[in-house]
Amino acid sequence: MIPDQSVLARDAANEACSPISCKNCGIFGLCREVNGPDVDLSLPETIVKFRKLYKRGDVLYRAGEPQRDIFAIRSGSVKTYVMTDDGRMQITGFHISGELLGLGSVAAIYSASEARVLETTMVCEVPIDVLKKYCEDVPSVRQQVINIMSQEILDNHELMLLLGKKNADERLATFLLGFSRRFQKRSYSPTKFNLSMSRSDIGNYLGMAEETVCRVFTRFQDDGLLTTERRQVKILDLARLKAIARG
Amino acid sequence: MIPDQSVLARDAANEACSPISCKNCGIFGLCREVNGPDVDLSLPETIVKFRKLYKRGDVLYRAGEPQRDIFAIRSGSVKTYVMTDDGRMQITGFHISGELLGLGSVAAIYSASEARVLETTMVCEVPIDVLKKYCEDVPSVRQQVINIMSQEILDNHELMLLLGKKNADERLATFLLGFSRRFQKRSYSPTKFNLSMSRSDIGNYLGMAEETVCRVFTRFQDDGLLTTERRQVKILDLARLKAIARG
DNA sequence: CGGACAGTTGAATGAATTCAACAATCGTGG
DNA sequence: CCACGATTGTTGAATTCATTCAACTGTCCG
Repeated sequence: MIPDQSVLARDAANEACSPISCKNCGIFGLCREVNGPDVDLSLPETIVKFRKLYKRGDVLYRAGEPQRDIFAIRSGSVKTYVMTDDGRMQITGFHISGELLGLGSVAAIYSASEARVLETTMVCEVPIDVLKKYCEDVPSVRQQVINIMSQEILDNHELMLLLGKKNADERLATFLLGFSRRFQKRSYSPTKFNLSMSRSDIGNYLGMAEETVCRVFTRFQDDGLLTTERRQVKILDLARLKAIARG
Repeated sequence: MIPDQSVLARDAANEACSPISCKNCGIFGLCREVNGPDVDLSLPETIVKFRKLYKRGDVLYRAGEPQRDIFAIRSGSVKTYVMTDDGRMQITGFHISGELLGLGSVAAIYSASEARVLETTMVCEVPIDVLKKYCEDVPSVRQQVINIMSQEILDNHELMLLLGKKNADERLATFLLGFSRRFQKRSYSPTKFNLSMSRSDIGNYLGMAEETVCRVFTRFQDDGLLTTERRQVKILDLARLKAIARG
């Protein structure tokens, strides 16, 4: 039986994290087993010591302030968002373990977006200066940074398509399938998972009201597509959900 | 008197383009006067020979096909867009002279987005392999690539905020101010300019119907905010337009 | 010159929102 | 460990902003 991701998240948090053994920090090729023998581990050691635990509601970085660090999520989850002048918020992404935060603003002096932790979350903090140095020295890291930014752009485009052209059903279906895929990629169950964000956050992200999210969830449930128990989701008919999401 | 950008666009097209004198290709630091004496111009010379003229409706690159080139726009304008499985399109950006296209998909094997020329447009085509090589050799180029991608992510976030949280008036105001800013940055008039895209394209980009775009334009005109004559726009009250756009 | 396309406006429709009330669950301090 | 206030989730009814459908005008290009 495939364990659901909440169990694994707990395990990951307890796992020892050294430059040599940390699987989640592999993003930058900080680990020998991920990246082969060509990695200079002297720098990563200075990086990994900035490991930190945050709890629900804590802010990783704030809009308008200079961005000092890049964040690799080891366990837990984070939301990032931007705001209008008059305080309306648009969530731009939800980020789970193994993902990287803060590369979007490397060119900007001040961060335009903000990141807030959704549940107890362990992150590796990498000072931007250290990353830049590391980037100059190791070609594979350069490549990874480019790849991660490129991926973010692709994700952004997908969300724009959703916000601009999809109706409520398609939005929620697309949202759920996105998480299904990401969990699967991390060897969690693609059909049974726990969403760490509120209905209100989901609605905000998808550009619809909290109430509409609820209504669509109930309709999907009535149609036998899935079952929900608060934030626990079990997808029953992945194929039909894909048909609804429509690219 | 400040010339409007259509006149300058014609001039730019006629201007001679050599690795030494091309101002528009300065994006990658291809020109000595832009980038100082540390640039190796042997590579740029291989780049600049791929200069090409496209006309209205031509495709620069297509979704699902391998992306071979990066495009620097010398004059004219281009729209980029993504599509749903069933053919709905979301325009993700309009790009004018001096801007760069195609960096978003460098990590992907196949391009997810597509680029189509809005009017007669001159571009410099840089093969991705050449850029990668050039990137490895020249640190400043690396930095530029990162900066451009970072800027694209910031722009994307702004559009998401618009699509997810703004009403029709705010959307069109934001749209017009964006162009105003970009034209100003290129020394064109920030209050009198020609939009190269149709009302339908504007609507698609802003996530609203073509008709709604028209209605808002008329209302803005009735309120004395601006005047329009087809695609020619003259902004009369920039301050009030900013107040409407709301971040 | 004429057909196609782009832009504009009005009227009817509708999908999602807002407002409201209530239920279920969480978490915190006694 | 329980109770109670706060938060989160759900559902119904009324409302609204934008869309859709339709008709028409102006303009561009072959």
